Amino acid sequence: MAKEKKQEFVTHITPRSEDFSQWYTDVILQTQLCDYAPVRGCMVIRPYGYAIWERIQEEMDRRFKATGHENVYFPMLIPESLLLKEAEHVEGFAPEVAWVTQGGTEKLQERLAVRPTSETIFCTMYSKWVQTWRDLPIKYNQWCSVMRWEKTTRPFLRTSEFLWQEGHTLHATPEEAQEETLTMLEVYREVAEKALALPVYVGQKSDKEKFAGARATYSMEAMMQDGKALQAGTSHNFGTNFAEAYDIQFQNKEGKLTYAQETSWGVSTRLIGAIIMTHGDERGLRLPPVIAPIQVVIVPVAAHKPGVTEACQQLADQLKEKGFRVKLDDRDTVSPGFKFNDWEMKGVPVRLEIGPRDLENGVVMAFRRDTLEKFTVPMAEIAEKLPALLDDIQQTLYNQAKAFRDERTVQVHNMEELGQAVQTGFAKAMWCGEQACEDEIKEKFNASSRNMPFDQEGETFGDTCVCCGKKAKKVMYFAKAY
RNA sequence: CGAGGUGUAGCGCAGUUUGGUAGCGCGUUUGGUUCGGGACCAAAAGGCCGCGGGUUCGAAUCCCGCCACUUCGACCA
Repeated sequence: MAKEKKQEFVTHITPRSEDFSQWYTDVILQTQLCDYAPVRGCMVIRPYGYAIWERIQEEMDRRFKATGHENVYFPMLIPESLLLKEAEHVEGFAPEVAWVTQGGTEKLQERLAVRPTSETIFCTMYSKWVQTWRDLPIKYNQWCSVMRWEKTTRPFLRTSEFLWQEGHTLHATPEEAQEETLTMLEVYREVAEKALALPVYVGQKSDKEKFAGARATYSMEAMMQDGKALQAGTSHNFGTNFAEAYDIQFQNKEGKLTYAQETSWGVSTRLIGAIIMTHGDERGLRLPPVIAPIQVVIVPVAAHKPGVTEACQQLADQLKEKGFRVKLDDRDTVSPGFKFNDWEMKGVPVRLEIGPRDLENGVVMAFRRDTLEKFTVPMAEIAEKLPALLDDIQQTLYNQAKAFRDERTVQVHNMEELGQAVQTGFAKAMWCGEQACEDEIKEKFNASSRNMPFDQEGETFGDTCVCCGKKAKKVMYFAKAY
C-alpha cells in the first residue's frame, strides 16, 4: 500500500493501457523532451528532445550527402504572388498559411506567407539558375522550420511550427526524377528501420492522399501502439507541374527548350513522436541505441564508499573514449533507486551500476531497458561487450515493433473485415482505384488509404474491390491515421 | 471549425454547490542521518486563485465578456 502510493507521486505517467493519448502527453512532458510554449499550437523542444532530433539529423544528413545532395537555406517568408502560381498547391495549403501583413509600423504592399513548405520559392530561384542541361541536376536540401496553422495540435505529431528537412531537386528527364524520388524514399526507409528501429510500409499514395501539386507521392507508414498509422515521411515526384507554373526551362542536349522535372521530399520532428509511440512502455521511453542521446548511463551506488566514484568516473572516461555516448549520474541529492527509475523513464538503453560489492568482485551490474534484464559483466570486459549489447537492443526493439505491426496488419476481403481491421491497425485490401471507395471507407470507418506496396504483383490476393466489388486494380493499406 | 473539459504555489490537486483569514501532497531551500529499486527527520521559503468588467459590507466562490491549454470529431509532415 505504502509502496503503491509512493509510485503514484514520483511518476505521473498515466498507464499506456488505460489512456494512450494521455500516456503520450505524460511521457513527453516528464522526460522533458518538450514543453508547451506560450504560443498557440507551438512547443519548446528541450535539450533531451533536441538531442534526439540532432541524432536523426545526423543519420539523415549523412545519407543525403552520400547521395549527392547539398544543404542550402531559403527565406522563411514567401511573397503571396509566388505562392499563388500553382493552383493545386495553393488550394492545398492556403487554409493553413500564416501571413505577415505588417513590417514595423507600416502595412506591407504585398502579404508575406510564413512558409508552410518551400516549393514555390525554390522554384522561383531555380527558374533563374537553370538554363542548360549542364545546370542539371540540382539537388538541394534545407533544414528549417515551417508553419502550418493547424486546427488542432499535438506535440511532435502536429504543431503549428515544426522542424523538418525539405529536399528540392531538378532533373533533365522523367526517369532521373523518378529515380531520385524513390532513392530518397529508400533513404528514409533505411533511417527509419535501421536508426529509429521503426518498421515501415513504403509505397505510393492514392491521388486523393497525394501532396498538393504532385504527380505522384510516396510515403512510409508506421504503426503506433494504439493501432493508428503515422505517415513518417514523404517523397514526391512533381514531373513538370511546378516547372510549368514557375517557368523552369532549359535547353536540352538537342538544343530544345524543355521543362525541368522536379522532386521534393521531407521528414520532420514527427519522427520523434513515432519513436515514442512505437517503442514506449509503461515505464516511459525506450530509445533505440542508434539515436539515443545517452546510450549508457552509469549510476554509482553508495558513492561515498571508497573507490566507487573513482571507478565510475574511470569507466565513464573509458567508454567515452571508445565513442559511446555516456552519462555519469553523479547527482548526490537523489538515491540510486530514484536514478534507476528516472533513466528508465528517459529510455536510456543501458544502465551500468557500480557499488562497493561490484568493486570487490571486479564486475558491474548491467541493465537493459528493452527487456528489463539485469546481469553482471566483468569490469574488464564491459567496453568490448557493449557494442554487441547495443546492437542487440536495437534489433530487439525493431523486432518487437515489427511483430506488433505485422500482427496488426490484416488482409481483408470485404467491408466488414476492413471495418474490423482498422480498429486495431492496417487493413490490407484489394481496391478498384476509385476515390469514391476511399471516401466511403473514410465515411464509414474514419480510415484512409495509406499507401500501395511497390510489389503489386507479389502482394495481390484477390480481384474484386473491398468496397464496391468491381475489378480491383491495386493492393492498398487502409488505417486510421494521425 | 463543431462538441466537451480544465485554468488556485514550480508540478499534481482540494476548496466553488451554500460568498466570510488561501489549503493539501510532491518538489524547492537549510541542517542532520542515509545510499544495491522511487530514503528519513526537523525547520523554512513560496499565491494578482487565467485576464477584464459587474453584483456585494465582503468574491477563488455569484453574473457577463475574453483568453489560454486540453480531449474527441472534419483537414495536414
